[in-house]
Amino acid sequence: MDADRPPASEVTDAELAVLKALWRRRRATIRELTDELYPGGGASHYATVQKLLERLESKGCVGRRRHRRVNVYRPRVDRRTLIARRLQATADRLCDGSLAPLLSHLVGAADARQLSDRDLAALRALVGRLEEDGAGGEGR
Amino acid sequence: MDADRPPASEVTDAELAVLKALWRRRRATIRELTDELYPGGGASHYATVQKLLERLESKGCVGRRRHRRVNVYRPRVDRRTLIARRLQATADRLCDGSLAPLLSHLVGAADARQLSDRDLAALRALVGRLEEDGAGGEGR
DNA sequence: GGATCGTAAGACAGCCTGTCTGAGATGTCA
DNA sequence: TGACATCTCAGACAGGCTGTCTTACGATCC
Repeated sequence: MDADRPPASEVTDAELAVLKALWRRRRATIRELTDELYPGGGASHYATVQKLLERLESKGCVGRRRHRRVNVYRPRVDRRTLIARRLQATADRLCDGSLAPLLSHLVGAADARQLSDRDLAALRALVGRLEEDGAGGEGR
Repeated sequence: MDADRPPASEVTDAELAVLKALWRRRRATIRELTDELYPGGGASHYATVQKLLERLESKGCVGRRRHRRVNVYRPRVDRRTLIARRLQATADRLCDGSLAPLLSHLVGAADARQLSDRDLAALRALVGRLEEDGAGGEGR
């Protein structure tokens, strides 16, 4: 019983640009996206966006609904989901599926002050939660 | 004298298999790698490994030295470097370059006990350090 | 009825990836 | 010396992916 998660072959750069625009607006037509991504673009740019959306749809990243004869697209995955997929893919490729080495590296990067103050605050909050869990039972 | 780090276009699957074999042995000839990766493989597999090594070299991932007329290859990047590159690439694509969201996700995945005790300890230590530093200001 | 806008299907070139071929240099051994 | 094996180097090649673009067609509106 897999929650049909097609291995989601990576989202490409151009596709990602469309998806990001869709994240900003929560829904949009091809026309709206074309106007945003290719200001002053013509029919061919329109078709490009159309094709990218078609591929995003086949990857399960966007959905569409007809509204007055026009397709209205909306995202079906959010940024965090894409991050999670990519991190897991990285772990699978490089660490036999374990996420720990990735975390280990990021902790090192934090040392090198690659994190903003805001990032650090978020991290402190997360670790605070983690410490509570750690102190509590480890039943689950 | 630019530390010309070519953005290191991603290492592909087949290339990674060669690189992993090179990580295990610390150096190896094409012949040795071919025997390991394509047991009983013929001349064409030999050439495949050779081509993959050539591309890895152009990506700065392996180096070679002639030893008695034969090229001996050795890795020039380790697993952690590749992890770092990939995490940064993910951050660039999805998080405007910030590593924090990645860390955030991993910490979330962490209390699913994917982390070793050592990782947790490192994380706590990091936070401890951050709390100390946090009070004082830093250069940037 | 014609202009305008949207959909749908697919053609296309360029790149990447993995595989493979061939030519040439060098070393070994009978 | 000459046959043979082994290695290097250069490059061909097909298949897939990516981004772009063309065309055909249907609906809508004045």
